[in-house]
Formats: sequence, C-alpha cells, structure tokens
Amino acid sequence: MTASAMKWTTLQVARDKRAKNPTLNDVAQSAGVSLATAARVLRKSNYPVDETLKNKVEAAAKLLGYVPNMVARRLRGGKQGVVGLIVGDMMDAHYGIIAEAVTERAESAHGNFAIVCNMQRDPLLEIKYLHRLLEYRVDGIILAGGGFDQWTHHQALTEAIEELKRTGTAVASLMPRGLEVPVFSADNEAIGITIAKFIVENGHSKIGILLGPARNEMTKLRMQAMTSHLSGCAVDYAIANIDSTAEAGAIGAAEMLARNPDFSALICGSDAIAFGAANYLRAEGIDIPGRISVMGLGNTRLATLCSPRLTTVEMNFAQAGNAALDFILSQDPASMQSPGEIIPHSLVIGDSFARIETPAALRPELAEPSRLTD
Amino acid sequence: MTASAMKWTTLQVARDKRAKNPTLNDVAQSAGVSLATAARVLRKSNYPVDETLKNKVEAAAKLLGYVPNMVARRLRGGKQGVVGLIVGDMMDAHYGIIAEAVTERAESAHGNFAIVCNMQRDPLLEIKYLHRLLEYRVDGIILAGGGFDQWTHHQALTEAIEELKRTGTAVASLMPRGLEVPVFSADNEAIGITIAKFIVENGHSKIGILLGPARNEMTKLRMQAMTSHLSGCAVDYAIANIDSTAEAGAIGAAEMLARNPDFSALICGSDAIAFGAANYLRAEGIDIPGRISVMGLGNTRLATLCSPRLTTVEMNFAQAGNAALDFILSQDPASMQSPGEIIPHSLVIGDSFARIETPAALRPELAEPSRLTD
DNA sequence: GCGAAGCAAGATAACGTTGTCTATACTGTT
DNA sequence: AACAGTATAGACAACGTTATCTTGCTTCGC
Repeated sequence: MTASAMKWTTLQVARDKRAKNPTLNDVAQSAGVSLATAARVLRKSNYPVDETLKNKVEAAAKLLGYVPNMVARRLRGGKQGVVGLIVGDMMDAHYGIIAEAVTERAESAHGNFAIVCNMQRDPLLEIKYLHRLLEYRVDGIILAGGGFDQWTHHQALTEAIEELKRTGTAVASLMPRGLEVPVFSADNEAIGITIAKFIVENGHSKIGILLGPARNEMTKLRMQAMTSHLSGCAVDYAIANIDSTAEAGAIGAAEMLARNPDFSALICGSDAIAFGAANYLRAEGIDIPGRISVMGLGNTRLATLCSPRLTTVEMNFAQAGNAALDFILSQDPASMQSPGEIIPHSLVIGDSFARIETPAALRPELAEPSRLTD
Repeated sequence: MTASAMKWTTLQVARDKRAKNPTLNDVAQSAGVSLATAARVLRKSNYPVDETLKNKVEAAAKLLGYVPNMVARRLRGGKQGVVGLIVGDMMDAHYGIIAEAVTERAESAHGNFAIVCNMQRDPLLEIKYLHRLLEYRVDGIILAGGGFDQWTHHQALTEAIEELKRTGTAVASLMPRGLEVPVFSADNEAIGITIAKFIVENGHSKIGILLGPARNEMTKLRMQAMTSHLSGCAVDYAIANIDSTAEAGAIGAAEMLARNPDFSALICGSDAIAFGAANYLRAEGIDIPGRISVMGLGNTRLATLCSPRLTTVEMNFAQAGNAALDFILSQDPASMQSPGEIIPHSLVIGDSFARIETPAALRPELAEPSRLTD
C-alpha cells in the first residue's frame, strides 16, 4: 500500500463516520438531566445548579465533545460581539495596522473576532459589504475605508448607514467621512499644523509638498491647516496632489525637483509617497537629509524600511481602532450616542530630516521648544 | 442651536425610533400571504408562485426594507459559504497576498466573505481560532498559518483539525503542515531546484544563502532540494538560517560578507530578507548586481519596492488560495476528499541579478535553456 | 403540624428561516 | 357529470439555543 493510498483511506474513513456536532440536547440526555439544566451549567449562568448534576453535565459535555453553536445562540438572543471592519486596502500598511489592531483586540479583550472586509478602494464594494454585514446581523461595524475616493455614491452610503443604525447596528468610523457616526481619529488639522510648524521651526524656507488625492477628506483637512500655517510664515512652498503610492512619490519628487530645484524639505502625505520620493532622490545621488529633508506620514512599516529611516508622524490608528471597537462592543442599548474621540498624534524622529540654518531675518521666533505632541 | 447640538439630537431620534429588522413574517402579513409563500418569492425558489402574489410580496419586502437574516437561514439549514482563513501574520506581505486574494474571491465568486483570523505567528492562537471558527460553524477553513514555528503544539492542532473534519467542516492548507488535509501549494522542492539551477546556470560559483528558520517545513523542503542540487555542481555555498525579516536580512548579509567575502550571488529565502540584504549591501557601496547578485522569493510588494527591483520567484499564493477556496465551497458532501493541488511557480526577472562569466571548466553543461517554470 | 415561603429542576416558547406535508381549487378525461 | 390528476397556497416542524414560566419539593416559622 502506497503512502498516497493510505492517505485516501484515512480521509474516506473520516467522511464515513461523519457525525453531526453533538447538541445541548444530546448532552442533557447523556447526563440524564433536562435541557435547561445542561444549558445552565454550560452557559455558566448564575442560576444555582446542584453540584452533582453540574459534574454530570460537564462530564457528558466533555465526553461527547460538545461545542456550543454560536449561530443558534446568536439567533436566539443577544449580541455575541461580532463586528465587521471595512478597510480601504488590505495591502496598504496604513490599513494593515488598523486590521491587525482591531482583530487582535476583538480576540483578546472581547473573545471574538472581527470580520475584515477589504473594499479595495471601491466605494461600491464598501456599500455591498455593508449590506452583507447587515444580513449577517453583526453587532457593529467599523468603517476604516476612508482615505481616498469617498464622495462617489455617498448618498447610497449614507442610506446604508442609516438603515444599519435604525435596526440597531452600531457604526463608527476611523476617518471623517461626512456621515452621522462617531469618528475615532487623529485631529487632521492639528497634524497639518504639527508638520508645518516642525518644518519651519527647523529652518526650512523652501518646501515641496506631495500630498495624496485632494478629494480625500483627511488630506484636505491637513492640507488646509498646513498651508494656512505656512502662509503665515516667510516660506515658499509648492504643492502637488498625487496618488498615495511609492511609485507616484518617485515621479512626484522628480517633477518637484525639476520645477523647484532648490527646495530643502519635502513633506509627504504618506509614508508610501515619502518612501518612493526618498528612493528616487537617493538614486539621483541627492543626500538625505543633507541636501533635502523628507517627512512621511503614518509611521507605517515603510518608514522603517526606508533608508534613511523616515521622520514621520504616528497617527495611532491602532489606538483609534481599539477605541472604536470598545465603543461598539460596550454598547448598552441606552447609550448609542458617542461624539467619537480624538486620538493624539506624535512626531516620530527618524534620519530623513535635518535642521537647516537660515539667516536670522527669515527665521521665525523659536521662543519655546516645539511641541511634539498635540 | 449649534451644529453639535443638532447632531446629538439626530442620534437621539435615531435611537428612539429603533425598530427591529422586519422579518419574513412581517413581509408575509403585510402582503397578505402566508409565510411559506413569502419565503418562496424572496428565496427565488423554483416552486411556482402566482405572479400577482409574487408582486405583492416583493412590494411589501421593499416597503418594509426586508433584509434576510443569514443567521436564521444558517441555523436552519445549509451552508452559506462562510469560510475562515487563518493567516500567519497579517502585516507580512506574503500573507497579505493570500488574504486579499481569498477575501476577494469569496466576495466576487461566491457572494460571501472569508473571516480572516490573524494568528500572529502564535501556534496557540491558531488553535484558539480553530475552536472559535468551529463554534461559529463555518463551512470551511483555510490554513495559511504555516511558514514558521509549526511543530509546537502540533498534537493539539491535529486534534482540532480532526474534530473539525469529523463534524463536517472542510479544511485545506496552503502550506505543507504535516496534517491530514489537502494542500494547495507550490512545489517547494521544485522551487529550490529552480533557484539553484538559475544561479548556477548563470555562472555563479560562490554563493551565499540566507534562508528563513529551518524549523519551517517549506524552508526545509526548499533548502534540501537546493543544496542537494548545488552539491552536484562545482560551486561553493554557505547557508545561514535567519528570521524572515528585512532587519535579519541586513544583519545576515553583513555576516555573510564578513565570513565569505567573495561570493557573487546571494539567495534569500524571502523578499523581506532580500530587501534588507540589498539595502545593507547598497549602503556599503556594493553594486547590485554588478558585484553581488541578489535573489528574493515570493514576489511580494517588497520586491517592487526594493531598488534595484528584486529578481524573485512568484509562488502564486493567490492562485493557491483561490483553489483552496473553490475546493471548500464546491463541497458536495459526497466528495470530501481532495489530494490538493500543486500550483506552478515562476521566476520573476528584476534588476538585482546578473549573469557572471566563469571559466568554462567550472561551468556546468548548459545543453538546454533553463526552464523558468516547473 | 400546617401554611407560607423559598429553591432547584423541568417544561416551554420564542429567535427567523426553509423543507415537507397537507389542503384546496381547478383542469381535463371518459 | 363524476373522478383522477395537477397545480398552488397554507400549515407546521425543525435547526440549537436561552429566558421565562411552572412544578414539585424542602424548610422554616408560628
């Protein structure tokens, strides 16, 4: 008999003796007690059960290999703590951080799991997933799909959200989306100002800015705050909105350099952009940060992989995701409202950014050290 | 009234008029038909229903905003096509490819979703997730958690798998795990040979090899085949087993260079290792591929992000994941066996690898062009 | 020693579906 | 015109739980 034949045989056997999972009723009968008693024992209810019966039930459950059926439990009654998480793009480290944090916390803190839905940057797919999650009657949904094209089909999105909320599904968002749901997010305007201040206070007066798509709400908020602050300082800056990818970052850096050859700092709207830009600049033989300082945003894995390591901004998306999850799962029906929560951000100092000395006349007053956290 | 106050008011209203989701019974009553008829219409059964009633039911469903309850449907009867996917490390591009492919196909081809469970390289967490997925009575589970420490708690893992199979849950693996489940995977021995052949046929005779942990089954298979082939050729090689990360790759490259200063090709067990190694070598001023050729494995995002772009091996994990998913969801109970499937791999030519000219005496015969795919 | 009170175990009704079984009305045939 | 045969609608049980209600028994106070 060949090893292969043996394997098939084993599988055959496994199939033939297929037995349905034992039910609570089976356990009760096997233990010689009523269904209710078995349920009380195995559900760890605080309803008192005689110790003898309790032991019998537990023995029977173990013997039969009883595994509670969450589907039935769920149909019957209360929330089991299943949440849906819709992310914009699984392969993007930005969302990866969120997915990892939320699934981890769902597991460890709430003993459950989050259903991760990858909307692949497609607004229609986001809506499709919302409907599907509604069909499965999840207890709550975390929207982490903002960050790009978020106004197409916005009406349909709003309606889907309303339907969910109306029927008792808690919804929260990790990005400002223009929806009537609590938002757990960093303060994007403050981030813009933090970055602008940091650049200016370090003496840079000619600045290139490569941001993500302008139709993205977060980008817009950051950009407005950033430019508004920069305009108040004696600095030149040029802005371009590009895709938030390394490839686009490289091209953007090249164009920025061609049009604006003497900028000394490059602000990037994401670590991906910064990574691509830094790669391009390095390949051109430009010293980072000696000749040009580069800043990323997000403190993703790319910030570490980049050489030199990126100076960037940590937005604590993991923390935001956890806060949203706790909000959703701690729902007592009485307090469905939450104003959301502003998660603090912080500068992460890498090796891609250097202070530059400028004539005192151009330098803004540095009365106090820059605040690294807002 | 401030904008903020308005917002709270709106939420308040939404909470107060909270209405349970309408049930099929509600629809039936509203349409003035029986429950069974409503079910037949909305389930698109092939049981004939009068056109008038059909329209009435559909109108009522639309009016009430009926959304079918998958939990009930699932409890009642058949499979709904929910699969669990256990990945080793969500943030690792390697598993990201799998997660993205499987969730995408579950959505588009099967109209459903995969529950992605991130085991975080922890064998115990893998088992925990298996139990939880069993509790939720998923229709099938895809194991994509191999690739590192896979022998600790192997007994418990085997038992969990057996229990799943016994109760009718289809299980498949994307890596050889030493389990009695069908494996959908590239042929790791063939990969080892493909790489070894490629290196030798391109004239390299001093070779450094940085592989992942030796306790990993896939690594072991590749390594054995690779070294067995290399030993047959007139080449020198040195092997080190390190963690499969960019950081370890950088350190590994440094040590390899220190001990073995004249190797001309560096074979890496993953793109992450290759990325770190290439970064280190470049920083040391070593020309890639002029002085040293570097090869990755996996064709992940890192291969593209690396400069120069990595020459690597595509293992088609996405294809493997899809095959596993189709196997699981196409289950008619009669054919629960499958021997699994070998997914073809292929060389991906980047810019990190160069041919080297060696004395004819040392060169093996190149009677036929190298086969790029196995 | 008897009624009230308490306590633990069992019976039962949902939860929202779907498959099967039954009932009814209508068609067609001799 | 009566009967078989075929449509189509409705009734109902079951999926595996849990919460509530009922029941039977013990115990306590007077």
